[in-house]
Amino acid sequence: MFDKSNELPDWISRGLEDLFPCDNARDSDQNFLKRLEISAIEKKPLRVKLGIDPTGTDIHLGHSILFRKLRAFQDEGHTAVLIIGDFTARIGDPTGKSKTRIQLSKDEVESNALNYLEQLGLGKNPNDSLLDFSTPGRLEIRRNSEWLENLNLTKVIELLSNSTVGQMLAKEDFNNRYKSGTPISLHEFLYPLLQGYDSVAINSDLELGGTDQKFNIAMGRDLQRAFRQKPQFGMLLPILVGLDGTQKMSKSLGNIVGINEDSLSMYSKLEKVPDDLVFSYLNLLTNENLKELSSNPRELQKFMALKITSNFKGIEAARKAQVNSEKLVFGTQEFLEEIPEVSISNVNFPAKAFYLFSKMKICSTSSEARRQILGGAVRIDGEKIMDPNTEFDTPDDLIGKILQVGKKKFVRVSI
RNA sequence: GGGUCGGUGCCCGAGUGGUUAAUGGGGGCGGACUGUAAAUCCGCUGGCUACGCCUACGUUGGUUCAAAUCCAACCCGGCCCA
Repeated sequence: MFDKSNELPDWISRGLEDLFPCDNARDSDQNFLKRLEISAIEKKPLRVKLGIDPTGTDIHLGHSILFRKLRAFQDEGHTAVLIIGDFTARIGDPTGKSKTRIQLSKDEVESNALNYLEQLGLGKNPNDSLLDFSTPGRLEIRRNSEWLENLNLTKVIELLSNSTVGQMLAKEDFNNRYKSGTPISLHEFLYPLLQGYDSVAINSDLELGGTDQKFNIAMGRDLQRAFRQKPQFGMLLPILVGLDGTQKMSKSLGNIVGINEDSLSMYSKLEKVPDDLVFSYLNLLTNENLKELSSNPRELQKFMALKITSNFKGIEAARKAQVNSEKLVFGTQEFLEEIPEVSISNVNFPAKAFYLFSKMKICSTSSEARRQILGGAVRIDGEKIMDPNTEFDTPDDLIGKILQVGKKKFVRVSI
């Protein structure tokens, strides 16, 4: 964790991994506190940049760390400048090579972006959302196509001349890929430069990012200097470890908690996070006092799950989720009101069990349903069925009953 | 552009004419166990109203009774050389 934080206020230092540059000099290019001070004196809020990539559409807890920090700045009166990387998204991130590179159309990017903003709280009361969309002067939303689309080659070459191949190859992920013989497309070298140029375009004072963004943020600083701007500061926040306890939280790794998930699934995922993650989740995703925590690991997990869930869903929903989750764990499913209802109307009768479970969308495929049944995971109203070919002649015997797969998936049959 | 090696299921990686839906590992999912989990043990891991049918080993064609395995062209990548 950041070790020079003793002088920084808590709302800044909490969860901070790095703040750079960090000199004792009383120079507002080198010392962030000094920059803050000047901003206060001149009554000019800082412009705090955060870039988002409108490719994936689900915001998860990992992203939320950055938004929480951004929000903290908003609440202190500064201006959040949210940059939607619509231009870069349209070109397509080539990182996952052998896969067909996804080229997003303008429309797709726009709808992703809108979806993103809604998740962040567009149109919602600031108290119920990640960002404050409504207080005047606290948020600026920009699309980088605004300035990148019309960059001409002259300008591009000028940008390129600010960096060297050596610098690029020194960057950790490029370096790893280079060494391991994984392809690096030339235009990938352009990414850090374009991102850096975003900082110039919006005249950023501070950029937030995950620790993997250090290079790109530093590039912004260099470019700003080249364009005679006051260089921005970089504030790095940790990459959240995912539910598996080892890898970073990311959708492709399937270890995420999405902020759009319902409270029960959010809570139940969180309450079984590996023990040694619990503290960092509390640190990064809540404002709880970390000095007064229970020493019982199970209690701590539940506490953390409750707090985080209530951050997103409200305390009431979180409490309910906790109660329901306990019932799940102990196998008592009397919380009938909570079970989602699924209509049986598109099932043709007579229906065999495996067909029923796939048609009701509890299992993703009929083969999957078959396997689950054979594996002893399937119950109807608490009664285990073992034969995938069990036949139901009419929907009447099923309506109102509870179909269960495994310990977590329940569905109540409706007409 | 030339040489060379290679592209296999979610990932890694065997297989080089025929019980091959394709060994093994990872991951995932289920079951047992437990403080939920982890660890451990066991099972499953292409699709389909299914004891059968369909689709799969970069792409497209070809040779064969038969191909992921042989041939050709093409596409994509690594390395070496220019």
